[in-house]
This record gives sequence, structure tokens and C-alpha cells, in this order.
Amino acid sequence: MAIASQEVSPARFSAQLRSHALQTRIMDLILDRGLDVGDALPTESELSAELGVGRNTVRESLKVLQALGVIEIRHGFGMFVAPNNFSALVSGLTFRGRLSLRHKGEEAMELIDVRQALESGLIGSAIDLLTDEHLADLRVTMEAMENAAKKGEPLYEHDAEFHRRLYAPLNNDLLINLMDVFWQVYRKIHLALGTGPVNLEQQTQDHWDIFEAVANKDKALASERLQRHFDGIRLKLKDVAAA
Amino acid sequence: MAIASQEVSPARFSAQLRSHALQTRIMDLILDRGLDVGDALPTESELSAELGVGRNTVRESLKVLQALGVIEIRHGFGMFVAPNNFSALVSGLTFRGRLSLRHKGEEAMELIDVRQALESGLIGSAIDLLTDEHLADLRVTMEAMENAAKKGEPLYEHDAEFHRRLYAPLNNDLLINLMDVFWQVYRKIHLALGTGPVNLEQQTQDHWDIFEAVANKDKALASERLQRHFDGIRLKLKDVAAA
DNA sequence: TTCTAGACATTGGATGTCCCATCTCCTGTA
DNA sequence: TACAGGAGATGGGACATCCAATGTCTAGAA
Repeated sequence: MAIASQEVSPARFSAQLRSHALQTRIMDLILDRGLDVGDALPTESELSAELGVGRNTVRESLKVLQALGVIEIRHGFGMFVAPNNFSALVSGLTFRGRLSLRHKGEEAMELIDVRQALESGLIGSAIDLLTDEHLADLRVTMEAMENAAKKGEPLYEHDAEFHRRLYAPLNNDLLINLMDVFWQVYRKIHLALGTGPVNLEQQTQDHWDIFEAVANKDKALASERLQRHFDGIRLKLKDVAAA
Repeated sequence: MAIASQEVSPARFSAQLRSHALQTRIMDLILDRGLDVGDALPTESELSAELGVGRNTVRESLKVLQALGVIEIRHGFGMFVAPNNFSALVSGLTFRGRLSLRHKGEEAMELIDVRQALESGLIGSAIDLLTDEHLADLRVTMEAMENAAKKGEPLYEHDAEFHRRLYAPLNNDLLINLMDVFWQVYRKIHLALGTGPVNLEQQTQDHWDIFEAVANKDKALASERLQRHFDGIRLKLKDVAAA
């Protein structure tokens, strides 16, 4: 079989393009059939037959699509169109970050720059759309963070939750996902470097300050305090990297 | 062979985790050996032997790493640590965008929001670091855009180049890559929708306006004009999606 | 010295086989 | 009747092996 003859089979196209083309064909198949998030894809064997390529080849593309967050593979059950989620990017970006830290750690700094720009740039819009409910959620998160700090527990999750909820009013999944990715990458790099001494109280106070500005709907102050928050993170990262 | 017995072989771990673990092992191998961008990885067979898994299995993970931009695979030659590049993300994000357009196109709008926040948020820092050389590059790009517009050619590439150069002073590869990804995704979605009527002159003038503000180092004005630029894009996208 | 053809190493792809994870449904029991 | 447990079907996971395709490098000829 292998009816690859259908296409002109340019043979000059680099293999990389062929591989990429297969991924595209599968994505097109999903779109053409009107499959939506949660819907099941054909089985590997069916895809292999329909696309005229071996099952291993199909599997390689499917794994890539899984890594790209396009589909979700459930062993023994089937494959499904995945909900939006960028967790896949974490691996790649983390690798980049760790690779760069061997040199000068510049790329890790770039990541902070992007986070800073995104967050301080969007805080104004977020405040515009902020409701009392959102604010209540934020306060709950802050209280949880404070409790954790008193117990000497790491604040990773609460910190992430705070930033996630801060931008929830924007109702922008892409943004939330991106920020989550950056956050996780930063955390992994930080852990890989070995955490320096952390001042839990200072960290909590920083967030309370931001919270206060947001609660008062003071856009300029909130933006400024976010800027400083990231400046602090940047300095800390520089210290750790130097050690 | 298949000396998987080395590890406890938990067998209870979901397959997804095992797959992810293999990718991580390969990345760790790269980092442990001190391989740098451009260096060659062991061959597929060697990896298969070293990691104690079949070549097909290794290949699946390698394809994923390629898709994540971690490695570069050259048919018939070998595999190498890839330079930083996020082009892989384009596929996944484009798929998301097209999927969302079947509904209300919200996710495409989210993409514009993120671009707007990034660009208008960072233009200030970019202007701070702007040199005459950067400015000259920008002017060249603008002149090329104007020429293309006069000939009625599409401005896609010049548009992308303009934004790329606008933030070149920041020397932040992550940012440039991200913006490139967003831009390409936007373009693909736009093409998939069928381009509506485009006003080349207006588009060029928008960019000249931004250029002027940047050349005058007027941060506030540049930021505002960038905001309006994206507002225009957003409106246009809404029109096309509605049609 | 320069160009070309072929050997070689390495990845690309196909097929078959077996294993094992998950779900479904049916049966037996309370 | 309702619930629990297990058998079977479905379908992905892993592997071995073959051959094809391709980029590199080298040896030989002009």
C-alpha cells in the first residue's frame, strides 16, 4: 500500500517537512470533521490506514501533537481533542533556561522581562474589569499565602495562584496559560539552581502591597509595585546564578 | 534485552508519565554531558541502547523534542542541540486559533490582547535602549514596506520585520520569538479566514506614525499609537470573523 | 586542483507482534 | 432491585527488523 504516490512525492522536500505535513494533515482532519474539544479521534490503526502511513509514523506525529497540547492520549481508551493547555511548553522552555544558565543565565532573565511586561502592562485592564467577587478571591488567596508563610511552608503555589487570579478578570485563557508556563519554568530553574534563602514574610508583604493597590483600583501604583516585585525576583535570580 | 528492569518498573505510572520521563532523560543527558547548541547528540541507536528502550520509542521522544525546539534532526546525518526557536509552537497555537474561530473567535482575540500588552508595555524600555543604528534599520524596513504597498504587494513580511526590529534593542530572544510566533499564528488564522479588503496605505501610515513617535523617543505617544494599531487589527479581525 | 561519483553512516518509514491499561458490560450475589 | 466484581473488547505502548532515503565525506578521475 503506502499510497503516497497520490501526491507528487517531491522527494526533495526534507524529511522534516514531510513529518510536519503529517501533523498538519491530522490537525486538518480534526478541523474538517468538526471535532471539538473532548471529541474522540480515530484510532491509531484507522489513522494509519486513512493517511496511508505506518502506525509508527502516525504515532510519532500523534506524540508530537500531544506534546503541543493539541490532543490528549489515554492509554487503552483512545485519543481526544485536548482542552487548551500549554503545559507542554514547560519542558522545552525549562530546557532552554537550564541550558542558558550554564552560560550567563541571560535567557532566564528574558523570561522575567516578558513576565514583567505582560503583568505590569495588563494590570490596568484587569483592574478595569475587576469585580468584588474577583477581589474576594484574591483576598482568600492572600490569606492562604500568609498562613503558609507563618508555618514556614513554601509559597510557590499561592504565589502562582495570586498572579493567576489577578488576571482572571481579563478572561483571557491564552494569557493565563502563558503566565502559568513562565511561572513553572521559573520555578523549575529556581529549584534546579538550589533555592537560596527565602524571606517568606517579605514575599508575602510584597503581594499584600500589590493587593492593596489593586483593591484601591490605583492602576499606576499597582503597575509600579508589580514592576518592583519583578525587579526583586530578577535580583534574587542573579544572586543565585552567581553562586 | 530491554534492560528496563534497572528501574523498579513501576508499571503503575501512567504511560504519559513514562513518555514524558523519557524526554526528560534525554534532555538531562544533553545537560549532563555539557552539550551546547550545535553539538551532536548520540545516534538513535546509541540512545536506544543507553536508555534501555527500543529505537522506535526513542524516536517518538526525539520527535517530540524536535517539535519542542530542543533538538534539530537532520536526516541521514544526525541530531543536534537546536538553537533557540519557537517555530514549533506555531502549529499548536494555530490549531487552537482555528478551532476557536469555529465558535466565536475569542481565542484569536486573546492573542491580539497578549501582543498588545507585550508590545505597548515594552516599547518604553525599547526606546530607552534604541540606538541610531536601530533607528536606521527601522527606517529601511519602513521604506521597504512603503515600496511594497505602492506595488500592491502584501505587507506581511515587512509588518513582521518592523515589529521584530522595534524590539531588537531589548536583546531579548524569548520576546522576539514569542512575538514571531504570535504574528505567524495571526497571519495563518487570517489567511484561513480569507483576507478581507486590505488598505495597504492605511497600514503603512499606521506604521509610519509609530515610527515617528519612536524616532522622537516619545514613549507615551508610541505606546498609545501601538495600542491603536492593535485596536484596528482587532476590529478588522472581528469583521472578517463575522462574515 | 577541481569536480564527481559512490561508499557509508544515520535517520525515515513500514510491518508484525506482543504486552498491558482502561472501559464496558454482564453476571452473580445480597 | 441494586450493587460489586470480573471477563472480555478495545486500543494504545513497546519492540525488533527490515529496507528506503538522504546528507557527508572521500577517493579517484579529468
